[in-house]
Amino acid sequence: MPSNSKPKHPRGNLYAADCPSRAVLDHLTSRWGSLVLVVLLERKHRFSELVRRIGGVSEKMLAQSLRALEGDGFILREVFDTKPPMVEYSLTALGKEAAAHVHALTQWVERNVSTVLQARERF
Amino acid sequence: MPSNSKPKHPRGNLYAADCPSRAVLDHLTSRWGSLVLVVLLERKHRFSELVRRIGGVSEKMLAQSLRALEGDGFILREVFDTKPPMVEYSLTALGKEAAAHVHALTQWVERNVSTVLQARERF
DNA sequence: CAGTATCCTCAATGATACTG
DNA sequence: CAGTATCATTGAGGATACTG
Repeated sequence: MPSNSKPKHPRGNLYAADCPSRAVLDHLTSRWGSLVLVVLLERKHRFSELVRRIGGVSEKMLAQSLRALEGDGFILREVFDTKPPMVEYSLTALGKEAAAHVHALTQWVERNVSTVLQARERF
Repeated sequence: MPSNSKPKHPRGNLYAADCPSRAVLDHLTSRWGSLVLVVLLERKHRFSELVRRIGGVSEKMLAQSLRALEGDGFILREVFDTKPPMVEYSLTALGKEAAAHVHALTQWVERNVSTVLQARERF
């Protein structure tokens, strides 16, 4: 029986303008989203911890990035009914996989930034 | 002699708001830049080939993305004085390293997009 | 072919103030 | 603490026309 049936888990195609994989990649590589993923790869963090660790991020943008990543199933949001209130953000299994790739890229950038700056001077 | 000298190639710090590594990461993960890198990992391409392969990109944004990546030393731009004119874009050694990480991420996204879409429905 | 120049629009981002 | 609401800004991005 040759496979003329459709695959159960169709692969995305980032070259297609209308493929939803575009939005997923955008969330993972967004300005603040990528940094959030890398920080959470280390350990779970509270909202205010994330604000302090990620230099320059506003609460608004952080909350927005967190919700996008939570919606995609990359991040777990746990609310504790204490006072003052506490919310902890951590990576799901899916999020850890994605974050590992993002982390590899961010590490590479941090190691090679001076090489890039030298290239810019010659440009 | 303990190292009280400064490192020759200081490491970037993406958590610092003013670190230039932020801009480098932005170029590599930008909407069109990331797709350009992955396409060029396959082989060198002409400008019009890139336009056709990357669905939805405008000439303006493609040119802008290419210049940013060229400026960072990731892409080599070769102009051939023929008629009609021909310009070929390829990855530098540095660009191949960066693109490999981006490619790993894009591949992961394409393979897992359906899982993400299911997570979104539950959200 | 491989772009650049110009105009235009809107969504992303930031600043500030406020709330449960 | 962990956000939301509102307003203001601006830069990304698209459409169109034009050029070497």
